[in-house]
Amino acid sequence: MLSPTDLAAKYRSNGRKLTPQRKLIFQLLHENEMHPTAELLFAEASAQMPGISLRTVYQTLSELVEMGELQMIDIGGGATRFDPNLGDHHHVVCVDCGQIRDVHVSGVSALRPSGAEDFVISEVGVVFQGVCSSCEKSRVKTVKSSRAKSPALQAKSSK
Amino acid sequence: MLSPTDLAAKYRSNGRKLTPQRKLIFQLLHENEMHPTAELLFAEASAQMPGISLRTVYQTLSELVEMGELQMIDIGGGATRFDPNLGDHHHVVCVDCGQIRDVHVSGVSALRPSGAEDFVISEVGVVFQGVCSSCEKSRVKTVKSSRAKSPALQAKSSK
DNA sequence: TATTTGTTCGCACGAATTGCTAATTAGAAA
DNA sequence: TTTCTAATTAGCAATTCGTGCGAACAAATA
Ligand SMILES: [Mn+2]
Ligand SMILES: [Mn+2]
Ligand SMILES: [Zn+2]
Ligand SMILES: [Zn+2]
Repeated sequence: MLSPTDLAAKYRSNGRKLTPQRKLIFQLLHENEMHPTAELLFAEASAQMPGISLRTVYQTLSELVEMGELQMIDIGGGATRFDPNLGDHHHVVCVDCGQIRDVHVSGVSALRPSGAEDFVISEVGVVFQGVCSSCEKSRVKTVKSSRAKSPALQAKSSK
Repeated sequence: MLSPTDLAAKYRSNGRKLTPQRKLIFQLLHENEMHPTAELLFAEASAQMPGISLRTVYQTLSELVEMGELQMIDIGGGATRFDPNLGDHHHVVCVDCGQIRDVHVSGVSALRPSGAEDFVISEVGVVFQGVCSSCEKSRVKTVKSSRAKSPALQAKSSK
């Protein structure tokens, strides 16, 4: 994670300014391991900076992605999730509660796709799908629902 | 791919009816290797069955997913793509034109995620990102655009 | 101080998908 | 074959997740 000084430098080198809003959002991103959505970050930011605009949150996130300081994660049909972890890692998703967790996987760079010989590959992502232990428990009683309804692994768990 | 009879049986066994709309959409899905979107399928279906509703296309696709006859692919921020190929395979995505192609990858089942010990994993997906040969060519001249603008790998290439 | 450049924020707009329901239809039963 | 009815379709409203735009602000520069 960039230090405040380095963050300022990064912004400057991109012809941009490090504003209070940007500083806050960057900080919130790095305090959060949950791969938050823009809305979630907006809620958190609003608590510390009443009046901040959702538009600004979206804007700031896009900029960070553009500057290579943030990763977008598009899994499932819900809102885009953001990941400040730029290191080499992958993800597990709970199909029940939508939680996304970082995982490390060795051997990924050795994977060779046959059928894409004419592509210049730049990145490889691995996504594991499953059920987290927490959801596994509360699944025992739900045996009767034969037609499971997990259409879009919502990120909005408690609401 | 299910035969017409088997498809009818599948629907029946799910307490559902095989309507002309469903039959057509299923057929179109299996004629298309491009991992089409709902809108694309709607356009194709409309050509053969004027008046068919986009709502019905969405509905039918959801049902097929629920019945396990269709896969949803959520890559990038655009529309959901659908994949009738239920076999063991993965995908390459061209970050430029958004095309998605099937690839086979060996060794995937051997991948072990560290950090997800409390998950019961049910599926593993690998996505390769890159540039297809076609896009690679038409990229030569576009050197001046330092700030590339590939925000959401559009599925709508020619329109 | 005056000017230029970059930022925030509210609001309208857009794309993708779902909710609702009246009218229609497939297909089992008679 | 006709009847009957649960299932289905179609269409339009509503939702969700963002983006485009421009006026008001703020910071840097001259
Ligand atoms: Mn991550
Ligand atoms: Mn496929
Ligand atoms: Zn869970
Ligand atoms: Zn391409």
